[in-house]
Amino acid sequence: MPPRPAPDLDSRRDLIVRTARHLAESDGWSAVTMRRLAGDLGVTQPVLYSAFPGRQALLDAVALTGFTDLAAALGAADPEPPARMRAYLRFAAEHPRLYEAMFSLPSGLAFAAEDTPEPLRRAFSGVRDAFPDEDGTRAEVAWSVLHGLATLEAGARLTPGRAQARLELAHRLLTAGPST
Amino acid sequence: MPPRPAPDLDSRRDLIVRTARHLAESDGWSAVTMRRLAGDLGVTQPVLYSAFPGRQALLDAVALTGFTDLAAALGAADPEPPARMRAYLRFAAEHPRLYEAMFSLPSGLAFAAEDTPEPLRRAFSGVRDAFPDEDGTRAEVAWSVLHGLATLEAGARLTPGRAQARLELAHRLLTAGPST
DNA sequence: CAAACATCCTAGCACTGTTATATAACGGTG
DNA sequence: CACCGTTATATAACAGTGCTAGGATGTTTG
Repeated sequence: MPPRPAPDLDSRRDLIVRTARHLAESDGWSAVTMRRLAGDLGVTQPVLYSAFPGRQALLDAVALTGFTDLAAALGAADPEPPARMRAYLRFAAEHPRLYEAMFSLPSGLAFAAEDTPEPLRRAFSGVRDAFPDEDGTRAEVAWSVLHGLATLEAGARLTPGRAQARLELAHRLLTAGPST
Repeated sequence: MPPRPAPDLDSRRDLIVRTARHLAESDGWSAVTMRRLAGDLGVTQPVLYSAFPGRQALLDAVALTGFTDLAAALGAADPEPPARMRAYLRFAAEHPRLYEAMFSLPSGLAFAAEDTPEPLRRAFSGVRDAFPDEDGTRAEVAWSVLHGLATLEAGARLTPGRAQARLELAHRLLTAGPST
């Protein structure tokens, strides 16, 4: 059996990440084991370790692609607050496991630090641009609302069917007075 | 070796939950294994299964005590919004792992459903009472802000040192106009 | 052609949650 | 007092986890 013609590392990493993401979205993160993942890819576990140092690094890589996609989704939306907010919540609702990897699962991704990866910065910019203010406090609060709504709704902890009303109220509050 | 004089089930469950909570708060949830937990308690693993059907049920029980405590912390605070908000965020900051079990970890706890446990209801009431409105939309948004701030701050994803400013802004926005 | 290299798979380690089995102590009955 | 069943415990095992060393296979280079 000839060993398959090793593709370069980047595209291999990409394939692994995509498969992991797909597997998580369909069966949950607990189903994303190295063995299962390797099986779905048609290889054995050690191959995964030649692409990533361990499972955590793989999850971080998946989360990173999530931030890239989120940044893209926000960037594609109208810069007006309501559109951006809708885009954020839609992204979280459409990719619940991915969003989980980005925010809920233990992660080694630095954030408000110097070595914050570019995608994270861009994703936050997508929120900040819609809620500009002098020092970024408003943007951080806006992000908190969105994140809170996204996670609580994902956990079925808010009244279903009132999502629209919550979004409208949140928008109204955030864009009401110029603060201070 | 005489078997110790089995305490009744409730107090035994309570002891296990307290130990698990303590262990998580000091070493993280990944360190809370059935073996380690049993070791800390001076018993063997199967004993834990006589008190809880499995690890998940144990974590749920821990989370439940968290909601009880959160409800108490909110109830003990001034009913005025800023005090309640401060109490909520302080609770999350002082018990990060517990808060994690309550909201971030996979959980079997029903919420916006019929069989929502009492402590969960009471905890949410602690937020709702500070932000009353006709249908509860405002309370849900308020809760989302608080939860978003709590988790993003716990993950070091917001600028440190601006927590006070964020809280003040969030309060101002939530109590600004009577909405609609 | 032969040596060196890269890649992969097999097999295994230490650990996890969970469960079946066996042992020891207690409480009540003859 | 002797017996027995219940109960609570510990021992040991199972399947599955993340991860890693060693050997076998193919490809490429001297």
